[in-house]
Amino acid sequence: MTNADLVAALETIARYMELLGEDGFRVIAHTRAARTIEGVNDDLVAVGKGPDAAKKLTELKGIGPAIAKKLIELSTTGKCAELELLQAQVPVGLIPLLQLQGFGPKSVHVWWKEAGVTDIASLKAAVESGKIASLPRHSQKTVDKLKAALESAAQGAGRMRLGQARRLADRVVAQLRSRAEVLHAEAAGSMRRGRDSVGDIDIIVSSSDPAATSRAFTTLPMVQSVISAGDTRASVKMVAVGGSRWEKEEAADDEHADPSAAKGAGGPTMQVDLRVVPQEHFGAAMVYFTGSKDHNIHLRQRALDMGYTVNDYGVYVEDKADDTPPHKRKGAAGRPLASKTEADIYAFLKLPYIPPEIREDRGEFELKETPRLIEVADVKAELHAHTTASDGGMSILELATAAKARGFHTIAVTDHSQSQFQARGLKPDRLRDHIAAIRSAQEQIKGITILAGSEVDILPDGRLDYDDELLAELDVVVASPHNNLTQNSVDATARLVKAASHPLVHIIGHPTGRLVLRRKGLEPDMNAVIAAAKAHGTALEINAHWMRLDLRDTHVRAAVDAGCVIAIDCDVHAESDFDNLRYGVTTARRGWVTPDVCVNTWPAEKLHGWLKKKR
DNA sequence: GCCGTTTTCGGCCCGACTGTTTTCAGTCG
Repeated sequence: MTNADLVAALETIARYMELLGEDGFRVIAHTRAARTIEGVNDDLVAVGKGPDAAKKLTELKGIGPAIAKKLIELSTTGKCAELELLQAQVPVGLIPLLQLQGFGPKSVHVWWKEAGVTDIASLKAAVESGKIASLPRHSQKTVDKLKAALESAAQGAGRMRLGQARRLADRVVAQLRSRAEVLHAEAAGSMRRGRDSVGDIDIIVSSSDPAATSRAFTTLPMVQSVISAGDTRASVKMVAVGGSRWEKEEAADDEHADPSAAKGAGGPTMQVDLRVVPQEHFGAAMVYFTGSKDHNIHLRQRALDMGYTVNDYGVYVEDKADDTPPHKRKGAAGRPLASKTEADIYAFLKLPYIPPEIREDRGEFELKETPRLIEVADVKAELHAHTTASDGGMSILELATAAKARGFHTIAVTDHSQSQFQARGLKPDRLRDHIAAIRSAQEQIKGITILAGSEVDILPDGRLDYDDELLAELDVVVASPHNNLTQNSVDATARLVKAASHPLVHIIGHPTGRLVLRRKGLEPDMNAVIAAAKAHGTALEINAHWMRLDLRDTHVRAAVDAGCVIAIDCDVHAESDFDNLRYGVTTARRGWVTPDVCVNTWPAEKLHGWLKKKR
């Protein structure tokens, strides 16, 4: 039983209640409590078993006495009577039906009660037999929509990783901006916030000819199918662009891969939504479609407390007597008090400008000024890179030249250690030769420092893959877990704490080994790992590859709050991997990282001094 | 089911779009 299990239990309760048609506010309450738990790093199962559990749990936002009781029951017994009662009433096969595009709990409820549908198979049968078409409010058009939704679900259209979504969004935005009538075009949504995976892409545009822009959008070459299309909004499915080493590997081994993708059509499909707004409302729309649900609710509530109301057109005076949407009111009442830029909106509500990445309702409303979060341009060193000596594609000199071209003052060569035989990990004598080769490369290039390092495996019991004598010869040691990534939480914690406490280790690389949407990785007590890292001056890495983004955002935030130092590294294998820095920085920003706590931003002297302290 | 410098009861973010309707329910973001 972990926090994730508590989240799953609350989500399941909420879904069952929806299907039964229970009070929507109870559904929302359970869902919000689940969101809260997702953002917590403390082990709530341990809290639930411990003293004063109810009191401690109800201190969390959105958790009251009733949900606290369920959490305690789950923590202590692993079961929840209410959940079991719900399970007895509702067929479990109905839950996946809630994911069908364009259909929700009310529809599923009708299918279940009126047509005997209990899962995907019986739904398909009911569609084929005409049973669905005979239900009230189910015309042929609705049935066609349902068939399309079933088709799409079968193809596994789901979430997409940040790096894949970003590339697609950049292309869409560039094509829209190239049109004469388009004044502004930006991607918003969870992708702009930098979530590690996204369920769709939102594009906000202001245009002098909305209808033409919307038409152009729905006929872009990447469009696979059009879901809906109007003058002010349109939704399509697009095919992602492929190409990286991870994607090729994925296409080969993913049994759920879309067959059309395997034929070279590109990557997975993704829903892309377009909104066209008048230019004077662009900022309001960006705020509205960027903030998380919780951020937007908080913002709205704050406005209401001040006597205003916020929608996607701007901030307006709240008028309870008039139920016309404020932007449609006549005269001065219909004019927004702030709407043009995002900064205008926040300033009007007496808030500093809040960077997109932290619009999650995790404390940003208490900020007195805009924090100076880390930016890509602050990064001046790469401390995790591979060469042809192990599994990289560049020589030492090629790597150093590429890093220098990026404006870096330092590049660390950190090839794999001996246990990584499949990645041509270096045996001790090969590593000693490699160190000599790095020293000699340094003599051939000026303007950048080449550090001799290693990405040393953290073995399952926490020991390292080289002995201390050899590690001491290296300028920088990145210690990373690569195998036994399914070991239990207690062992994982001991493993990482031991590595972070090692006097010769500078950085813990991709600490959990998770792969976004693919592998959970280790699930250690992260607070214990952070405490060990802090105590021994060891940096925790944010691996910038969009497949990893490990540490993840919530762990970064906990590490920063605890006073830990952070490294952001591209884990370079090919020159293009340097371009992934933006994703690492975005993840850092989500964790409220300022430049001073990130070792990669430090001037050469300070960085080299920090490394030498461990020698 | 949660929550409170206008509330311990009565609210809970809100508008657009779609399809099925003849005034609105459901879904989405």
